[in-house]
Amino acid sequence: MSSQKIDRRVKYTKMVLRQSLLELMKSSPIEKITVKNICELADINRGTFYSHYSNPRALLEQIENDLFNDLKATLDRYLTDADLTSGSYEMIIEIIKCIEMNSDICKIILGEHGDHDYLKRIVNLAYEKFRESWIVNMRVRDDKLTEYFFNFISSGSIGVIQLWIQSGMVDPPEILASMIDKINSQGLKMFFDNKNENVTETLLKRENKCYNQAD
Amino acid sequence: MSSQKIDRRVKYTKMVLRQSLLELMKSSPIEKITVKNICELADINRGTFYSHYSNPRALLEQIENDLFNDLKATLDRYLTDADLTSGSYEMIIEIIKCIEMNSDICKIILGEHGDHDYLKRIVNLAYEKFRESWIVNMRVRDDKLTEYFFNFISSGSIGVIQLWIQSGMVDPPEILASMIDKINSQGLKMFFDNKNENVTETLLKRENKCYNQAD
DNA sequence: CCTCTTTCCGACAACGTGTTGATTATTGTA
DNA sequence: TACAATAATCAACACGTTGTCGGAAAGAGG
Repeated sequence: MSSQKIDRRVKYTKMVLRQSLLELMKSSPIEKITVKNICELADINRGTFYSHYSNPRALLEQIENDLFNDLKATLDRYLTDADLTSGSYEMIIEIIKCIEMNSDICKIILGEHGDHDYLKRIVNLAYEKFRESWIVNMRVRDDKLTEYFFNFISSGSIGVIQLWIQSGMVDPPEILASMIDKINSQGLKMFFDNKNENVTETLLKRENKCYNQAD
Repeated sequence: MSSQKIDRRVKYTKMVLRQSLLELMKSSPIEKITVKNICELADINRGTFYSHYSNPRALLEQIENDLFNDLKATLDRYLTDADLTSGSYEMIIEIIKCIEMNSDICKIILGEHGDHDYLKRIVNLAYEKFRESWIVNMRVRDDKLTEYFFNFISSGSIGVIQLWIQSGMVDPPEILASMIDKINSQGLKMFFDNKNENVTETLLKRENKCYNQAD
């Protein structure tokens, strides 16, 4: 209803501004891109830019949020409880396929000059669900060690996905997914069996020591 | 010999400029820090800045390189072949202790507004040695899967160390080291035993497919 | 004490920013 | 088709940062 009444001129302006920013981001980071740069490439008056966005970063955030919502919607369709308790395999595949489908934008946004924390946002979107599910269903402890462990897994996954993107997205997603999934499940076994109590105890002792220290 | 003849004035100027930049980086990223900002805080004439550095980034790189060389020197003292074949535990401890010793600078450089790739440089410095050692001594394959695996491990380690820094460097380094080390060794077993031939084969098949594709 | 070096100071043109008001062009609709 | 509303254009503005001068002042080191 309401979204149909958008003026064609506005639609066009926003479109070329987006395209131009993405084009510029292929060769330089967002910090070095000026409003003037974007407008010259888009052949849009500089004043017109300011009537839509306050600065280049705001424009980028618009693009990122739109893509993020797309990915989120697709993920939500696949993230059932069954998948969560069985393993991360399906989900990793799904995330990677989402990225593959939007490869033109993703190569830029998640690439060399892209936002370093953006992929983190996407992957953590998934891992937060995982974490909750595991803590409830598998009676995993919700302590500092667990936090470190989840951080390791998600950071590792992000790194691998980034490498995959940087090498042109040609390798099959199954390879990444199977590797991440194996480290996931192996890691879980490794960290939350009864042989590791001592590690947590050491952690707690050190913490108490810190609290008790003077100054 | 030659390094002793540095003018006291130069020494002072560089020192206050460094301190000022680091102070400013506590509250804002390097991109938003101007030469004027630094010089006003340092109470140094703006022109004088340009006679030492070309821009704020160049000053930051100086600071980073100096610290990097310190860390590298310390690491080299501990990185013997014995350590490399036995495991990553000692080395992780050593890296973390290095960071702890320079915590004032590291908290800023490796922290929220710091260089995201800098910690990567440090950790990879170590992992490259590891990789070589493993490939030679343990007859690990040097293929794409291995590259992905090493990337997972180093990214994961970086993530954990970052979390440790962000939460104030209070947790004992042993916790991190033991976790990273376990995932390391478990992961190695998992990936390079004879049960995983099929994964590599799949990867190779896909690659050939890509090369053969017409476009 | 004297010379050499560094820093300071004021000035400069160049550039991007964000905003303004007046003008022109395009749109959706009556 | 004609009209009113809306959007884009254009020129101009004050402002702040940049990088670079040449000359004056201050400090270093021998």
